[in-house]
Amino acid sequence: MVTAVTNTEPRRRNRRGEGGKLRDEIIAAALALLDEGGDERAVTLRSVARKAGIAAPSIYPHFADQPSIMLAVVQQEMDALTTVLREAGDNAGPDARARLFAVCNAYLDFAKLHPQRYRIMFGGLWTPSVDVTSITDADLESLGVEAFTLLVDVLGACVEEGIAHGSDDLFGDAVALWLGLHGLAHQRAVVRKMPGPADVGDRLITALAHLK
Amino acid sequence: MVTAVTNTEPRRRNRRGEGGKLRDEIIAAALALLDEGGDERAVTLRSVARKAGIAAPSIYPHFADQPSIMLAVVQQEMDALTTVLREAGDNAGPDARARLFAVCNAYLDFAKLHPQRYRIMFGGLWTPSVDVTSITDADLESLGVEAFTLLVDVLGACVEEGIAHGSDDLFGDAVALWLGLHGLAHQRAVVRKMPGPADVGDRLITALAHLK
DNA sequence: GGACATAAGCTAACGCCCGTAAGTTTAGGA
DNA sequence: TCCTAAACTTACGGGCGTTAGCTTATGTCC
Repeated sequence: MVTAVTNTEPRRRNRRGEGGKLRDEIIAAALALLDEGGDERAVTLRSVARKAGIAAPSIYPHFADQPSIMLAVVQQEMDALTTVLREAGDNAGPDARARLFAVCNAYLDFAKLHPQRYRIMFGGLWTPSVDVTSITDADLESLGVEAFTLLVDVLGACVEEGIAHGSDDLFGDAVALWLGLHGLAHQRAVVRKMPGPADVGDRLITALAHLK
Repeated sequence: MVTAVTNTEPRRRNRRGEGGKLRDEIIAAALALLDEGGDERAVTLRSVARKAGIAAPSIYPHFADQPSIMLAVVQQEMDALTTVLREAGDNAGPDARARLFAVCNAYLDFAKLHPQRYRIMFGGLWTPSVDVTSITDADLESLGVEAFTLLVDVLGACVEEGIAHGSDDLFGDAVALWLGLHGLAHQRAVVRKMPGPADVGDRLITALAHLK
């Protein structure tokens, strides 16, 4: 267990007007703890403060409570995921089928590369209960929409090009596709080793996108 | 928050030779806490003891530590799930397609009915880390196999009857099907309300089982 | 039917980490 | 110089897991 970072140099105080920088450092510290510890329970208010090299109460000017830190981490990583997916789609060229696979595989790769992050993003554990006033329902509902929209788009392109058997409900089809991806991504993020064939991802995509 | 059960009647001690009964009561208490609290973090060694109406140290003769309690709960619920799936299949009659849908929907219903239980069964959070000596890898790997075998069987029956396009890899197909079910089940167990069409479950089953 | 061995469970206590409140220090900039 | 943003120190109360040792009821055997 490597908890003691203990910067010998205590930490340079931010300049006036740059106090907000600490906010990002706190998020980064929480993310680092998550990646190392492999468990969201390792991310406590105090452990984050230790990791960031600050005193625990110094967090309060930036975050109302620990769940708020988690929300910030999740929001940041959702944006990162969106960027990854967008870039994967853009780099895949014009072919709709290739773009679909690129986006879906980028999604799966993200989960494989950052299992702990994926778990807090979609595992639904960091919301302690209904009674956390610092986090609104709107915060939660708006979380994945941008990334999901990307998926809807690439799937829609496949339908339009006649590559995929689209039903009349593109949104529903995209939900089903995402659920399949999520099932695999989540399971990989949870267990040490997934049984099953190596190409199970491609199988899911092919089946759920109704590719011809 | 209703934590105080506080049996006014403190609790009748078990008769000689029936000390093992407490083990089941502890599991039941943990399960109750899980269902009520909606969060596995509510299931601590002490809270379980309170719920069961015993002193905290009285757990130790029955369980090595808190993760062991969780493992027992998960094992019990896996058995319960297996039973549910088996009964659903048996009650569905001889038609292979009907049996497949019955088993799959029973799976989804279980998750919908007991979201918290589903989360600890498949959410992978209750294993604190690699260093829990009281739980072996064999414990973890053997967990879902029986229920999964049921799924393999009903899917295989569909292939044999020519209802489904089976590949040469039945196991792999079953894994893919389960991953889709799991994605939906897990998501339902995590978020308050799932967007998407109501029949998304049937869509997943139809697509992933390659039904004709 | 009373002694007594022992299974079943309890009380007390230790040390740890947690979240958070109150008041204080320090350094950047006008 | 001195204001004040930025961050610190100290401290409180509480929950946790776990250890050590004690109590009490139950079934047995004389």
